[in-house]
Amino acid sequence: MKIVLDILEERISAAMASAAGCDNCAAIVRPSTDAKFGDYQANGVMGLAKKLKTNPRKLAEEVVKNLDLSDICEPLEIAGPGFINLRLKTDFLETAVVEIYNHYVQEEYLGQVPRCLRRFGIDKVSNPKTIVVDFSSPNIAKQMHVGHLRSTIIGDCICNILRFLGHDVKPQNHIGDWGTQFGMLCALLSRKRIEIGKTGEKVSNTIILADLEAFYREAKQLFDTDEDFANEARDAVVGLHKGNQRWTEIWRQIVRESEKHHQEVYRKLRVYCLHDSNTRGESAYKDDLPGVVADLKQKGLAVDSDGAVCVFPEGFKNKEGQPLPFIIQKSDGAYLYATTDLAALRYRVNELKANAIIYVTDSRQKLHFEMLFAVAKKAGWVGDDVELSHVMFGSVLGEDGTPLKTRSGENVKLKELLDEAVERAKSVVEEKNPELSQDEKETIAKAVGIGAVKYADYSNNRTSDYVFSFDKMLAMDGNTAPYMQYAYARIKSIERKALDKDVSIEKELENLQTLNLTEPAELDLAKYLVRYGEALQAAAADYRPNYLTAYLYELAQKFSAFYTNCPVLKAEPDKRPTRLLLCDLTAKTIRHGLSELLGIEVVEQM
RNA sequence: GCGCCCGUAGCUCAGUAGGAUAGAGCAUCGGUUUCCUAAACCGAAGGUCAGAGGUUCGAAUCCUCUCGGGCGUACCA
Repeated sequence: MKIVLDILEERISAAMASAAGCDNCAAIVRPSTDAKFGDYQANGVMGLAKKLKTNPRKLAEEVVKNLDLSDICEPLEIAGPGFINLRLKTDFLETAVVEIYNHYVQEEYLGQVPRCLRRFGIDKVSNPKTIVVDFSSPNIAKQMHVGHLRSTIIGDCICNILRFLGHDVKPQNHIGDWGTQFGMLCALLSRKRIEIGKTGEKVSNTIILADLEAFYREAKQLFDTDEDFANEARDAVVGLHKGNQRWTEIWRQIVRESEKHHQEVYRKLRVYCLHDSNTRGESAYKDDLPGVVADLKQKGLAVDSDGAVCVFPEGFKNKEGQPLPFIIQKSDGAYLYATTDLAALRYRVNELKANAIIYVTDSRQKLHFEMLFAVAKKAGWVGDDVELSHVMFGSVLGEDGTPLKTRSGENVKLKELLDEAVERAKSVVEEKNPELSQDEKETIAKAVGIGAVKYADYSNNRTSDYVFSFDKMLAMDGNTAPYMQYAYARIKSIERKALDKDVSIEKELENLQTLNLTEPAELDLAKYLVRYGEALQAAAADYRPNYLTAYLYELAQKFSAFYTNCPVLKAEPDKRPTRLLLCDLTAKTIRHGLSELLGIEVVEQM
């Protein structure tokens, strides 16, 4: 099934083309700004009239004459300076909603179609692309902290939505697993194993790396105070670069242990698409770096400047107004993230065959990516057919308006943050629903706590900073995870009650061909249910999860209105199937958006 | 200095190619539980879209300037 907005766009655009006698007309169909104008409005006529220098209202009349939407809409109205107002026919809606529902249920019956792949009658894109999404990218030997939250979950959500729409998505976890700091970490680990070995204890990396952060700090401190250690660390760096087996082995162990930690956090966050096969950290490109520099030099793009090797892409200036360098090799010969990013970009275009590469990082790196893209294009490593995007986001702030830190000024550990969210959610559950079993409370607390953190992040415009507040994200009112989860749980409650009352939902909906929509709240909900695809398209087009949360929130609100106004189980026999279906499709849509796309768990009761 | 992002209700924020009378939530005030979960619903009030010009049928949205904030700006990522 095509989404309604697209059908309207297509047909009206065609009518405009024949009325105006030129192609490439855009109807610009949008949801109406006000319900009194109908459900959708076409805004394109006015722009076209301007281009043709004709009267917009007259043109609108011509367009309407050429247009037959009687299968979908009530008679069209021309309003204001030349809007075409569209109102969906109730009988169209009545069959469309059932069709979407049956489509979903069919996939359920056919089995084997995992929930995340159910389509809600939404067509896949006609031109699927291979899209690389670079996100999360934590550092080895450090715990993930709040700074990794946004990249990880926004990236994950973008992957889910793009995949749902039919693209071939290739996540890439570009972990920070290479650099001079790993020399000292290897040296420390080596030393610890020797010490532990002496005492006769069994040497286990898990013990040594139990607290990655402490491990990292200890190495740094030793490096500054212990001459012998500093030398060992330098040896280790050299050894690592040469591929020396001893150091490489130790480094691998550090990487492995760190990955365990990352996976633990990903599991907590319900981020499932990052694993070994798409983790390609900085180390994966280490052998390509000399080639990157050599190639850019050979092309005449890279030049020596103050001892460093730089590319000077056009249009970038430094403080003094001089050309700004993109440094690809330091004066001491070391490479930088610019070099690695170039190597990674080349790999993604050449090996992963990317048509688009999306980098999900904070907005402070904007300049870096602008320069990276400019250099890659100049070098001819990406053609015009490859779309490069920096999907940036703002900072997570504390209540004081500065980037979130602990009282002692350290980064807030992601694991601890999530654990606290679950704890807080637990006490809310305790208070609201004390009669639930301990197990149920745990499950709900996990879903609500983690969901609250993620939902709060998603529901903000990603480009702006936001203030992190447990109280706000765990509030039951407003656009929050608990509100959404509650809406879902209420529907599930109705379905449980139906069983008690011997109402078989399956039977009532089995051969349903159409609905019987009469109440305003029913119509309102039905109209909104058919717009799920629209919301996903909008969210994907700009890589903005908040469009999806906004849709889900409004859906839940419309459901609530329906819920208070329209009894379901007590409804007359001619109304009950309609209402049961509206309930179930709402639940399925919320579950899909929340659980499959945003990675937020739903609960059957709360 | 220059560049980028931003400034929308008391507070936190939406606003999807420039569309009609700018929307939510919180807080405030008022109402709704013999009725499927009140963790809910309904209503009221609240605005010079930072300010000033401009572009046009039409601007929170595009352009110019001013003010205010954040970030970035050569060897960290």
